[in-house]
Amino acid sequence: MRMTPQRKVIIDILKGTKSHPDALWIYQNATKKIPRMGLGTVYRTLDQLEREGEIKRIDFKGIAHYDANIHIHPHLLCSKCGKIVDISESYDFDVNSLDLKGFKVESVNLDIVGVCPDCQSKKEVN
Amino acid sequence: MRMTPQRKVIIDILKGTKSHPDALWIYQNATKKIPRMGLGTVYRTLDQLEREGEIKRIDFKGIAHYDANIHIHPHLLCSKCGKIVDISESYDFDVNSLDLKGFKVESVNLDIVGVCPDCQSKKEVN
DNA sequence: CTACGTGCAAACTGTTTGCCTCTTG
DNA sequence: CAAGAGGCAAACAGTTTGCACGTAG
Repeated sequence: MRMTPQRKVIIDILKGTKSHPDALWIYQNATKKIPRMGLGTVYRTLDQLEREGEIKRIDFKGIAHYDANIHIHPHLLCSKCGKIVDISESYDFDVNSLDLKGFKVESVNLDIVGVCPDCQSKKEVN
Repeated sequence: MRMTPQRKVIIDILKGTKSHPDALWIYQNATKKIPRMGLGTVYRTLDQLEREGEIKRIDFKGIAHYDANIHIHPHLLCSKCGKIVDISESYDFDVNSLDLKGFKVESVNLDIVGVCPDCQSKKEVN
């Protein structure tokens, strides 16, 4: 696939953030650089990047989030606000010690779901 | 919440399968027992059960799947067909050895994404 | 000229919601 | 008769897609 300005902007945005943005957020930021860019382009590009293994997709609460950091690391997911935070330490877990039932492994995700500090303080809200 | 027939059927279906069904599949099976049951009821009930901690929700490829087995175990997810398979062995991973950044942990998911044997054989399809 | 990426808007799919009815205590 | 659970259909949100256009090789 060609490296178009749109594609470059999307990659730059993803590499430049530690939040794990969804398509809408990426779109809103991308249009600051390329105002006429379409949301469909964002989805198409993210899809391609994921299939090429350039980025990782994280499904949470029905929304797809994307992470340019494909090196294995756990995520903290807030069940209240949907926020996703990295745990930078990698973990060594030998997947091959498990019975993989013939699956050809592509990636391993360790997701820790809980309530983030922010949502813990604003109790009873939400 | 009251134990209504609808709720019972949904719980029974979930406890009686090892597939990790989505709402539609549950709905289709539930209506075999209660023909006039509505899809909204399925969603509402699954939502409540999840919030009560009775079942676990697995988001994959934009679809919510549910698992009545809430005891910690890894999942194999097929990136081609979306199938979810249990790995029955539990894993002991001490989450507290990680920097949890103030999150109050609710659950830990180890998801192994890959290609299942079925999809490996029918290559180039999909 | 050809191939392909894009903008745009319409279509789709999974999920949620409002409202009224029915049931239960 | 009050409170809550369900049926139904409309509404929603996120995502995908078809098509016409533009641009690079």
